[in-house]
Amino acid sequence: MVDYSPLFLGSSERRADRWLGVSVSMAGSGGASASDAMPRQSRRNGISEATVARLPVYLRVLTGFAEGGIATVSSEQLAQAAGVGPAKLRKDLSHLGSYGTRGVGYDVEYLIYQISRVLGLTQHYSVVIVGVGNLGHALAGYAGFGTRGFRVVALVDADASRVGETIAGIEVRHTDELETIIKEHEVSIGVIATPASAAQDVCDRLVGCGVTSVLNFAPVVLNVPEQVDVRKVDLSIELQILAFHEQRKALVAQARS
Amino acid sequence: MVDYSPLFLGSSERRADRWLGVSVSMAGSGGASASDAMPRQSRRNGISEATVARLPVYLRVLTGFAEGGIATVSSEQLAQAAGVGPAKLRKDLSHLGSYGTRGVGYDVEYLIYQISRVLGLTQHYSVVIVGVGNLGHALAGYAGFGTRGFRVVALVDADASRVGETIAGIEVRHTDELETIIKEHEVSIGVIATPASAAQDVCDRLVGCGVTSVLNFAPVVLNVPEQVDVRKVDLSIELQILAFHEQRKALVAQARS
DNA sequence: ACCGCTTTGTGCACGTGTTCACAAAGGGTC
DNA sequence: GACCCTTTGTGAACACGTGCACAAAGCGGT
Repeated sequence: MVDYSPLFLGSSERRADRWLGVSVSMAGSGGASASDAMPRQSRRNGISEATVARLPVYLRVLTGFAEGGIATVSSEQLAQAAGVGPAKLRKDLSHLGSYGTRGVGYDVEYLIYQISRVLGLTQHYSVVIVGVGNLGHALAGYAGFGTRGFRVVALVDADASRVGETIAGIEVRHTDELETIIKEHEVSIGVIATPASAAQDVCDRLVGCGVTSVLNFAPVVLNVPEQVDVRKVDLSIELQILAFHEQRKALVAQARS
Repeated sequence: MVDYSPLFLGSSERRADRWLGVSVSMAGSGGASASDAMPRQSRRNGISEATVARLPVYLRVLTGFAEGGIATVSSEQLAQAAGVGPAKLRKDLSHLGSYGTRGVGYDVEYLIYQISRVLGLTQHYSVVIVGVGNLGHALAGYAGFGTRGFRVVALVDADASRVGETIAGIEVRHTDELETIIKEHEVSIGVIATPASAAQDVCDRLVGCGVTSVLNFAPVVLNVPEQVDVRKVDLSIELQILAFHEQRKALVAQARS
């Protein structure tokens, strides 16, 4: 039910001349792959994982500014709004080129365009969601999918009684059709919202069909080949991390008394 | 599921010896004293954030092993199952004490207990979920809440038409009652599953009532005082990170041809 | 009691990410 | 154009997390 209204720029492609091919290359990402990434950083000018993780935040904040009619921001303002330090922000942005005017700041629309480019949001990605439980339901209705180049082409579930149902305008199809759907729509991103017991199996099938990016909501460590990126979203892990800090704060408070 | 009660599960008597004989190994950080009551250990917790983020994973894997009747694991096995390197795992575990037997490995039950204790899961946490949309619905039904010391004491929504409804055995109450509920149940963790526009406001109210840990699902950067911990789960950020890597892989493939 | 095998715990080196501080660069003004 | 003011971009120091390699420690067999 998260209402997200992120309107994808639509800014013109002017000044595209300043876009030089950024040769991106990085070692494996923070997925839960069995083999931890190691040595090779074949070409330099790779944008670090930490930076990539922050770019979407900057993008969102910038979008808000653009909607508010703000044309220019300084690193100070942008950093403040994004919740990071100004120096870090400038260094992050510097990794994707020298877009910005000294003494002035950054042009909002232009920066939106550049970040979108670097993140690959100027392209289109087909997404399939596997598992139509409460969570799958919520994900299907999530506005974030519809925007910025992501399109949910299918919902898939193993429960035959759910097949045919329509959720958020998308028809539910049976798991057996997974392979067909992926090939048909050239799905590149798979979202796993199944019970833990089914996750690895589903993941294997996705990977077997050529899906190279997986977003995993199931509480398991997925085993995938090297070239596949897995990102996991795990509620109970987040809770446990909060619990740790909660305890730490309680102990400190206790010690003070 | 996991019984992390501070009781001895005595399959072997030697464990009790070690339990009491826990030696202080880390510089300055006295591991817990023999009593599990966690006394005045005002000593700084030398556990790094990165390690804390991995402990829940280890805990989950260990739980699986315990259910499978496995009594002992080596760092090799555990690391494999958790998707990390063996050295990293050993270093992580070493930060919470020297629990493990050279030449043998770690006692599964005992390690479960220790990790649970360090994470603060031996205590009880009351949780309130704000926002009963699709996502709030899914969260309420999420089994991860029910286990390991987390209890959802209330669902809250601004929409009066939803009030009174019962979801996953929990009654939905109106946002106006938020302050009452928090005080009444001593809520320490707040989950924000509202639209982005309401998130900061809800957060302020939570913090105002003394909540010091927030799990935020709304796509906004929350502004909170120093002592409050916020963790955010953001679907569209995850997608955009995947998009980046997807593009990277496409570029590499293209360059190869 | 000794020996050899296995596995932990950790010092050290390395790579990555963050912060600081400042020179270079642009715009505005006269 | 010369001057001043603002803000970027970045080198260099620093902090932190990771991986390697090995000595210390336990166990079982003889």
